[in-house]
Amino acid sequence: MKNEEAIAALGALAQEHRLAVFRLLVQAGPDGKAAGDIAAALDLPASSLSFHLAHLTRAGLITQRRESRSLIYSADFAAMNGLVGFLTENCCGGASCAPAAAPRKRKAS
Amino acid sequence: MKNEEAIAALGALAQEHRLAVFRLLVQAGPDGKAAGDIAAALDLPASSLSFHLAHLTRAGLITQRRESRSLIYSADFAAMNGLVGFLTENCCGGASCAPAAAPRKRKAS
DNA sequence: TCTATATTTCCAGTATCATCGAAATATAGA
DNA sequence: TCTATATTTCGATGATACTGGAAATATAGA
Repeated sequence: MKNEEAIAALGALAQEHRLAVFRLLVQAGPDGKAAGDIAAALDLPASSLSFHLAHLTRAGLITQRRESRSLIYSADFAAMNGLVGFLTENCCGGASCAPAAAPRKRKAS
Repeated sequence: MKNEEAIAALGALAQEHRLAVFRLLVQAGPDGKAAGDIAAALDLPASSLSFHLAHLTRAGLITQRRESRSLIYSADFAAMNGLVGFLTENCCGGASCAPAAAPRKRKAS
């Protein structure tokens, strides 16, 4: 992942509604969710949601496919993992310092 | 990690110079780096860097300690891991779908 | 106290972003 | 073709962010 891609992805996620959309899609898995369903789940006006979906798509974090009259969005898991890897890259100069990217561990405080 | 914390962290990282600072500190490890050294490494004016360091600190991503005349900044690795966990939380509804947060694997395309 | 070093705060100018109603577009079925 | 559903584009407004020089603050040593 290149710097600019990472900035685009982080910028896309750094917004209340977009972060909620992305997390919803991450949890929904590869099947994704229709725009209308997302709007209903998050209680967002259609035009606002559309703006945010476009933003996330431009950033490469989600993808779109049409299914009849609905547009289905799903998280791009490769992009997600790429971003995570980018942030933790060469952590502590390569020396294993800490669980660089621990798969959820119930908030190790 | 709460929603607002994640948004603050993502927003802090969604900027060219701040992302560079954070990655530099991640790679520097717990010893951290003095503000002046960071400015030199990234070729940034002191006032701009100070602005970005304050932003990252406010977001909880880095910490500050004084050492004589220098202020040493270091990455907060717990916060970093918390953010990563937050993004990948309940990925695919809990079903193991993909390496949710694979420790760097040389960009599995 | 005086001087040098390290860093931050202040400020103004410019640019970018979020919001959401209304209108436009795309698809489907009768 | 006509109507209904699903979603996007347009547009104006208000808010927030980045930049970097100059001045202020903090620490150290002689």
